[in-house]
Amino acid sequence: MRSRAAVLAATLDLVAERGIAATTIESVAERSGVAKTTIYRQWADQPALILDAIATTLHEPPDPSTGNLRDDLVQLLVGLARALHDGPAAALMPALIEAAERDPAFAALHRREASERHRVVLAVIARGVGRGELPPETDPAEVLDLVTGPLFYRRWVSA
Amino acid sequence: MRSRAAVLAATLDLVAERGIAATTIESVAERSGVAKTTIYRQWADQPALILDAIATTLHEPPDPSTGNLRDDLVQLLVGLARALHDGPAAALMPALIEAAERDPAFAALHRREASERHRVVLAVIARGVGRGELPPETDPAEVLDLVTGPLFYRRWVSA
DNA sequence: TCGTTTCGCTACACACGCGTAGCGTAGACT
DNA sequence: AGTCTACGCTACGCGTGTGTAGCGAAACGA
Repeated sequence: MRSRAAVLAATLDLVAERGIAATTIESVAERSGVAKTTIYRQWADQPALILDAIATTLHEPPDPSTGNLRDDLVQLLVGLARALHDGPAAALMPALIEAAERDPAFAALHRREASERHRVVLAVIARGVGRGELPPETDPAEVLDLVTGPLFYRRWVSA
Repeated sequence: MRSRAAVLAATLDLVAERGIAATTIESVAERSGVAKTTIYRQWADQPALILDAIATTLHEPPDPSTGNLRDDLVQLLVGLARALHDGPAAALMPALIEAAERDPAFAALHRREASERHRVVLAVIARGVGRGELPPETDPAEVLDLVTGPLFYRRWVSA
């Protein structure tokens, strides 16, 4: 298990650099300096390794809790905008979305990771509704799409 | 050149089904019923074929021109929402975005296709500004991100 | 210290896709 | 009729990745 961290790090590197399909176990072995046979001892195949690597990387954002909906959202969205350009998510996200479109295992991971990231945002919005900063009939999930969608769109479509 | 249409159709099929990387020239030959050598006679390599196939498929949406900004936008966005679920763009878009992240040729195609699709939307918004339906200092590109972003986000991230 | 686990390395058979060469044939054009 | 172009087909050599077996060495834990 000493090799685990090195392998996962190399895997993320390569996925970000070349995409999921081109991240072969052989290339991970070379990049990580870990023998190919050692990798096969810990992971069944390429998808298993990549799923593991991605799952170990994406984290939930911290809850701002400024006491004010607008400030909470600004803080969350600025953090998100930064992550979309610098963080590991920057290169991982489109690869994960693309894989999720075709492989059920990646789809499940994608949903799980997304709902984790959404938890904080939804809580922030719900608090805002509770404080009367938004109408009581507001659906937090709709607000979430409205505020985060444009950031994604600008990052990956309109430039 | 009689084979061209069959090859391009099979290519789009396979890209939508398995992704860009897995769409080999050999699989296109099998799916299309066109000999592998014939494909190599018309396209230099796999990227060239896929770029050609994608470029031949994505079209500009029609300009609604209802005379009213809100109705124009609703019509455009309903059309977009439909295209994101049924049309060929549904499976093509994430593959194209992912490829654009790494391959400059795909990035150029992505930008070109996006700006074509945006042209109509930007015109609609600019007309709205001209009619005083939006403040004169409005940036149409910002409005575009705000209205289309959530659709993309809902399609590929939240549910 | 001694045993157990983890790892590295070589070697291998296998499958797949690439890209090309060479030859033959059907259809279109004149 | 003859010519020319587009196409099909077989057969390659080559590279690369898969996944496994077998053996030895190094690091770890009690």
